[in-house]
Amino acid sequence: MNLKQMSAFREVMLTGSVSEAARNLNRTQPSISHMISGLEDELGMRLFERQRGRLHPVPEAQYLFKECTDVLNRISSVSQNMQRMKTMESGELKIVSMPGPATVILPELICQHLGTKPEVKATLLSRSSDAVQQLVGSQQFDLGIADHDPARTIEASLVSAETFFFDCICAVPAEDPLADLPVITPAELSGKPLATLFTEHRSHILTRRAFEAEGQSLNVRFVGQFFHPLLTYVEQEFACAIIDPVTAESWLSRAAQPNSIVFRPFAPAIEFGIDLLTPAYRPASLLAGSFADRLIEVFMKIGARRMGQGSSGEAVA
Amino acid sequence: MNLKQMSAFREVMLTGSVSEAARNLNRTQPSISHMISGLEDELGMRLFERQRGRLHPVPEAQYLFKECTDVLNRISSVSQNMQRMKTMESGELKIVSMPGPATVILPELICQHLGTKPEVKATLLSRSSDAVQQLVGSQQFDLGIADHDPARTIEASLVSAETFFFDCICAVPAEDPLADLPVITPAELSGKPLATLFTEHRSHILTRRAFEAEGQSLNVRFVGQFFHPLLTYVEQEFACAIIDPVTAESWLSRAAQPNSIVFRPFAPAIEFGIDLLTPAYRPASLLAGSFADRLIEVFMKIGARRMGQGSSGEAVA
DNA sequence: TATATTTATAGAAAAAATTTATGAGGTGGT
DNA sequence: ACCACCTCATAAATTTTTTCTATAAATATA
Repeated sequence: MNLKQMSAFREVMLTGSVSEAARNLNRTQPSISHMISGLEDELGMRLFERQRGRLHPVPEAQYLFKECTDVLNRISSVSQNMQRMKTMESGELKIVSMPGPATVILPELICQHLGTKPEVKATLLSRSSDAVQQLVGSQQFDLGIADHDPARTIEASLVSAETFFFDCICAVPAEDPLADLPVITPAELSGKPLATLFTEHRSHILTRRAFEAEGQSLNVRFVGQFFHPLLTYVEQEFACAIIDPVTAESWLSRAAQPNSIVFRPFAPAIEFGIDLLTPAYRPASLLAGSFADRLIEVFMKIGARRMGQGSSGEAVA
Repeated sequence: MNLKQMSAFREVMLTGSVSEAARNLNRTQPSISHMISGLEDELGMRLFERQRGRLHPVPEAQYLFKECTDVLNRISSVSQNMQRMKTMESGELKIVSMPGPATVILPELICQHLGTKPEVKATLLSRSSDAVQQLVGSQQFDLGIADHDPARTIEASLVSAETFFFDCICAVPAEDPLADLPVITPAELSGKPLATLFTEHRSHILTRRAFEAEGQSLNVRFVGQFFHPLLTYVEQEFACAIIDPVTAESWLSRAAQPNSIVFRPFAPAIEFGIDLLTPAYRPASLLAGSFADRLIEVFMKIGARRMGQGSSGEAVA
């Protein structure tokens, strides 16, 4: 049994005539006739009684007709669905991220990306960077976003990573005199209250190291788990903060009073890396691929330096 | 899309290799390779990423795989069913029934029916009511007899059902004073030992409800799986029983001492339904059709109320 | 009866599937 | 580094399947 036979058979059942079926299917009558007799031979039974030049379906043909109809409909809907997946009008986008980007910037990007595609579903999970790698490695997610930590070894056999390096920038209250400086250094911040991440975080360590290298005093007044909340302390003029530019960008685009904080370059450079993880050996879905492109575009606009790593450099390209 | 492409694709997904798929399908590797690329061209998208000489399915391929698997399975079962339907024609009467009627009444009727046709074979299987529907639906049997259970949904696409409703009757020992009454009610049976089916059975539930409604005490002394054995308790004067009239009829026609039990109407009516199932789309063979007629005749004689249901009312007519 | 219909069949032509032969690329062992 | 042995893709030749043309037989219709 093949689809040609099945659709010929269906058409004959619908029209009650080989000739009519042939016209509807843009074939010649002998072609359809041949299909039907081929099907009959294959099944080893008559599907139609030939009476006075006409075809009359036997009872068993009714059963076959229903099945053929179902199968053919199913296949045509599969084709349609594949087309929609191709144009990304359908499908699923599964992302797992560390908590920072998961709160604002990723939901925002996902909304932009899915804008006019009601059929597309999106999943965004917020997990620790270690868990992100684990989940992407288990092939359950299309894309993972994690803190880059040189201490963490990428399981290259399971995920591909591409790292984007940023230089952290300094957030100061707009009213603060520091806001007038083009670049901010430990000397300017010496003794001033700062808001930073917890002491184990790489950005905290690098900040402390920078202050120590220049012999300046580091006054950590506020400690948080993510960058974003630190900006509230800055906004309220309680502290300055050295944060990553991705968070700064999302704050600028979202805050009620974007003018209340100014962002200035910080020297020496405090490098902050974000890993984009994709499942190894499992090509990105079209949807995930173009989403990664969009995310990378945002990163590059903010001034990221790109650096492939893991099993394959162009995995997220 | 055609079936060759689909089964090639399925095999590649299953084996993860074009070469292996080719071996399994008894084709050469280039043949499968060609099928896959043809499918990709047709859909206008890659189904596999070619990395290091291997194929890695894109996520969209997973969807296609599931659909292909379903469709191919469906088609192969259609072929099988057509083969079965073919052999079911003519010379064989295939019946599957719930255990009750299968023990006495059906064999009896089959004997009557085949009386003068030595070349006709008969199969009678005894299965649970659920299994009966399944087997008739798979087009392997001409006729199914099952308990009617309003909770069970008839797969109208696969079987047609006609239901016959009976009012249960009360079996009492001939020597029992109750035997003189024209109608028996819960009041008369209050506290008297009864033999019934297991507590989950619809007839048991309805009996219990009738007793409760009249505030009479129900004393179930014997429990069985089928109606017929219950009559032994009645015959031995250990209990009364509320049973279906079909079983009563077959007992009357078969028992060594039919006078040892008398059957009386029971009030309030306890309804008991039997489904006659026939394969949909396959009108019964002459043999099966006339057998069903004979069975229906017996049912009507016993006082059945007929009620069509399922996909086509006159399916068993 | 003459004229459309219908379906079936034979043979030629076209299309599709399959095979053989081959090449390019990757893996693993020595 | 080299070799044997994998992988998949491609091209050309071959086989199989499908479709077409032409035609015949049967039936319905005017």
